Amino acid sequence: MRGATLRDVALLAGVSARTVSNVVNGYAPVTERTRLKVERAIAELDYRPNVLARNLANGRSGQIAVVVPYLDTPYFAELLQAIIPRAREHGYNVLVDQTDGDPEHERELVRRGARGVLFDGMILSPLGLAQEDLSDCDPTLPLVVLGERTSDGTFDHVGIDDVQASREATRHLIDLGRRRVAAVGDQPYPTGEAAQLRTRGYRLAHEDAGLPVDESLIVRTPRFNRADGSRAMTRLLDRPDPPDAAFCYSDLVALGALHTALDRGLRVPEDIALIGYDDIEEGRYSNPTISTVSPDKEAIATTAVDRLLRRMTGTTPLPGVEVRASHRLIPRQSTVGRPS
Amino acid sequence: MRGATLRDVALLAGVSARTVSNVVNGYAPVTERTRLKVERAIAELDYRPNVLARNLANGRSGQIAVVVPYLDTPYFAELLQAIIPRAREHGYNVLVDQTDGDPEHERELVRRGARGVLFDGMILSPLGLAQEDLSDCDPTLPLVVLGERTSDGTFDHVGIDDVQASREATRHLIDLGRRRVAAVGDQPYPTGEAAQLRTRGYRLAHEDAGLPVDESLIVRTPRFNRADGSRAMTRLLDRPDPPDAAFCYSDLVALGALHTALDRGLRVPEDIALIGYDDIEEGRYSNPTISTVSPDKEAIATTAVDRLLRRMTGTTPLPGVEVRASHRLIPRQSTVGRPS
DNA sequence: TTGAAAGCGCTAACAC
DNA sequence: GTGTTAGCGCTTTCAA
Repeated sequence: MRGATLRDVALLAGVSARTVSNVVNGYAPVTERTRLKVERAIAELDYRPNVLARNLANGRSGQIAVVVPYLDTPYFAELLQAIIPRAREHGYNVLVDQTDGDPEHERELVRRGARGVLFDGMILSPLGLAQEDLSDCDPTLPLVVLGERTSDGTFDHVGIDDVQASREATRHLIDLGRRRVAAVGDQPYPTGEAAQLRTRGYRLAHEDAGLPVDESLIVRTPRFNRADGSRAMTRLLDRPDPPDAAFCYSDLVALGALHTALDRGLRVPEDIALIGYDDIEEGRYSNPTISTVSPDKEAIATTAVDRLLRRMTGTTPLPGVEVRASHRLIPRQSTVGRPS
Repeated sequence: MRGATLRDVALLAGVSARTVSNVVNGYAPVTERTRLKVERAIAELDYRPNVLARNLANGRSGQIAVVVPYLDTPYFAELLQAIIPRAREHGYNVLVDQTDGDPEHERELVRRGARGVLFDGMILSPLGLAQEDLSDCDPTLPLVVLGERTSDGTFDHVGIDDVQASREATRHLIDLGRRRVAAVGDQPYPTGEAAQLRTRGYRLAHEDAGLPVDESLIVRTPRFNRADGSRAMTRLLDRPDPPDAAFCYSDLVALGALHTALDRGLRVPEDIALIGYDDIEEGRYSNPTISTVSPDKEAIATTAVDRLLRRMTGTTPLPGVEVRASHRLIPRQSTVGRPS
């Protein structure tokens, strides 16, 4: 038995479909009496509007897609956690897609656009996407990109000031007297824009302090996860002249590095100080706790959803804007040590 | 400019809508020549089928909802990470919903059913849902519930054998010579079914070993997160007779407990051994690493999706089945110590 | 304030 | 193998 339709309700209530629709959507004013009749019929038939039909008639799905590289990366999970309620507040459901860092998958999503898929707009946190890939995306797709990027002005960007944040993080280590500060996470290729911004901040901090940069202390990682951090730290510690501090491009990298450093019998921060990036909860419970750059995730989520809504509802195409959310440095045990 | 429609393509190609539809969906056999004509028209008009319309005509959305309490809980994130590719393989998109542990939200989802929403089936990992809540859910909603539960036979359950797994975890601690083993995470109320199964396993392990259970060592936590684990450990350590081991009902609880234990200057596992549950990646990188019960997440994801598909496509209502995925105990440093 | 009816764009039963 | 056409269930313009 299929569910009751609008028509069934109308018949039972002795009114037209139009009226039922009005009652359901609270649109046009309806007589109190009529409303009651209709509501009774709805209750009796256990009527629930068919969203599929409504979508077709409206030409919109009421869904937004949030696309992240990996769902099990805490930073993205925490971000999603913040985005979903914001979207729901505005009556949107969230379709979560993970690309597994597959550039092709990302590319296809932006190229295909919203037409042909089940969402009205998209918030994308790109990983393997170079700037140029974003340029040839369907311009009719309302799109907000997370993370700082050099924009081409067709869509919005929301992120923090990566260069400045990285500069502060590195400076924090230098201020503590460290002189051999490693940078862990560089990605000197087209899809590694975010990483490159952090490397730039790292360099600037050295300039600020009048210190030379030991290029060999800038190490690459293919991704920003624990295993990468662990491997990078192993390589660094195997050197004859290991670093006395490391600015890691994500908290996961820092946690992987921490794991390996402790495993090697080093003391953190005495022998090597570590600072991460993202402020995921895990870093507040590790031993030692991880110093980090904390982006304002709530602000990022709120802004991203707001911008997207504006793009979806707006009739005229908006110019792309760059929004910078705030961030702050949070020193914890991995740099300043434990209170004694 | 709205996108081209099927009709536009048909007109341009000089065929009927029916034929275009056939070409697009690869249904009925189409002459090579006709296909080419149609494909050319499609390319020229940059035609993309309108999913909304297709959904209405088909009566299905091609989406399944996966509902978890918290997205930023690593266990759920990892599970989702496994579920999404499985769903996609079968042509389904995944709509992720987080309930924030709000029982009302969960209840409404199951009661409302698939009619009136944008998904064809649902995989639910309930938190604040008592057994009875599931009983009065819309029977037309294809539903698979994650986590072990006493089923009422109307839908499928996929989980591991919690009692047995907990028994093994506790036994592991007892085998190591611990005699004051705490259980951290009990929830002795209707919505705490999962927790209660673990407590049962904990008791059984004591019975097996002929040991008495010190009821005061069974401590409750409202949720299974780091903060709860930390608080619980604080309480346990404040006792005059603290435990020498703890079976934690999740890895997060164990990690929170670990944090506090180390903070207090205890040695783990020498002074207190800890074992968790879920085998999240974080536990493989903590210091010390966390022993745990590892559920076969891939199997859970695959089974859940398979069962759901069967329910969605099947015409006759299937009886609910209980599926037990496998699990194994993984001893790590938090119980057996570091290799010296 | 309410009714009648024309779509929204696609699918598929039914003819040819 | 291809065309015709009637829905899918809701929204909404236009009249009344």
